[in-house]
Amino acid sequence: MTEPFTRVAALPDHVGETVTLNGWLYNARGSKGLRFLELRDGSGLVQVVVNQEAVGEASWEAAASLTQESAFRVVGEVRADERQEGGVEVQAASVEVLALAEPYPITPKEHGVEFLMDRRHLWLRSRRQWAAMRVRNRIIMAIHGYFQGEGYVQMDAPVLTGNAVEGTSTLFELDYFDEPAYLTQSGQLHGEAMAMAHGKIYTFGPTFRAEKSKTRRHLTEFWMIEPEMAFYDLDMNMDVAEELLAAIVEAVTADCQPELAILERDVDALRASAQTPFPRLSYTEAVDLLTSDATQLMLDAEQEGLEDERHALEQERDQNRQAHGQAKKGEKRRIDAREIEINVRLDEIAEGLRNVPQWKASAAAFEWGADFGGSDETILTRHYTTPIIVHRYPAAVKAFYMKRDPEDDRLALGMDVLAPEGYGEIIGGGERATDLDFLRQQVEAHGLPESAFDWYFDLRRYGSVPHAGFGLGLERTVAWVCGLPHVRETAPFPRLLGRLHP
RNA sequence: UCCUCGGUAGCUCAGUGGUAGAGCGUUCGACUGUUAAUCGAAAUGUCGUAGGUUCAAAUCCUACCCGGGGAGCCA
Repeated sequence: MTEPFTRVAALPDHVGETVTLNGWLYNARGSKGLRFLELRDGSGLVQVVVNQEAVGEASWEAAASLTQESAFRVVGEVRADERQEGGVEVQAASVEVLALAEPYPITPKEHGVEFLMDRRHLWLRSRRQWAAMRVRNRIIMAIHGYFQGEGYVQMDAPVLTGNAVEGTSTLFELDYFDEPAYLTQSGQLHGEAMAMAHGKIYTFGPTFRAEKSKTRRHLTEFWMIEPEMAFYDLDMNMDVAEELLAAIVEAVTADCQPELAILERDVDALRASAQTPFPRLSYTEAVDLLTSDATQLMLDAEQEGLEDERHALEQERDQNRQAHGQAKKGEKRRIDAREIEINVRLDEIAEGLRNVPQWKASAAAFEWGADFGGSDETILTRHYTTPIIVHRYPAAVKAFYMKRDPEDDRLALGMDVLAPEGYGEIIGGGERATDLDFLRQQVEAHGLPESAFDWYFDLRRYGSVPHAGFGLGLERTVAWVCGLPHVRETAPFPRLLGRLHP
């Protein structure tokens, strides 16, 4: 529709024209007779220049009265200006206050995690959070674009279920008219039913895990994309996962340059991630790599690097502290800010130095048959620059519905995609078991109630065919693409252990 | 559940037994091109809570509360 005002993002197309802008004050600077207002309207940021001599008394006082996050309207001329980030600024003809804001808690300075999470509803307005949500949006569109282009049908799995797919300890249970029900952990079983109706489908919806995990990779509520394809085997499944991730990275690097710049994402490293094919290691090969001399050498090098960095930082901090006494005010401020930076990094290094020896020991002692821990996955990915695919895990560590490897009965035809740069598992999936008797045995062996799976067994009774699929964790993918250290910044209102508000 | 780090001004943090500190933010003042503007001045504290040791505790000890990171589990 046609709007009666202009969006900041569209300003480069209106140079020389007079426009009306509606927005909020992101920050302000000024001197006598001249004020610079940073206007934020959701589509971007632009600097509005208010010259006392060029506007009326009312506009000048309106501009002077604006507090951070006050809503205001500006009418002014768009001018090209090389000094500005978007290449334009607006010379105000009039400024009108729409709503003065009370003192705003989130200043353009640094804040702690708890403080910001308690104000997530306001934090969303900040630049980095804004950029991350824009990238999330682009990723979502890229996922739909890929699947729709390949002929998949998007279908929704139920959120409320009676089935526990992978154990009951991590389910949110609720009362469904006097019957126990659960929030879904995965749409996969229903996805298989839908694939038998439509051939290729994907679900895109929320999933819930009541895991008491407090780590940078876990949410209790997260969005999962689960394609399921009839007549696909494990190799075809891996092809889909690889193409999907490459399409996501391609879309974001093509369309989200400004957002990635705000996030200070290393775009070259991200582009390298899109290079297909991704290395594919069997579980057995991955175990060999994990227990190899190459892994030990890599970790030794990492430890030395951390120790060198710690030494250099400690020297710098001592020198800064000596200089602090005679420093001028501005210099003191710089030294204080640097001290905080150094302390944060030293804490990270200390944690790394505690971790690396444990990682070394656990990697060297790893025995075939166990599942990979978080550190093992990190070590595997550090050997590569792109995501890697690990396939054919021991059946004992995988879900009951996985098909066995016909060449080795100990193995399941499962696969995980591990993202580079320490982001870890973003995809898990595999080829599904097709044989009814085998599935019955598996349900019993896993101690699951057979009655709850009767409808699922129907899929094997009525035209069972080879099929495969996987689940992609949206928030982990966003974290990786944005280079964010924690999944809590990848969802508008993340739900974590101990975090239900706002 | 376990391990580990932390809680000091509105915010981010220094301060490790001897008078409670800095920067930012806020308020006031200066400044016509600033980019987290700059410069000057002012106000701002239950040092997480409760006990204990001591002439003296933000600092040492104990318990508890809250938060960060990690293990297990997983996307």
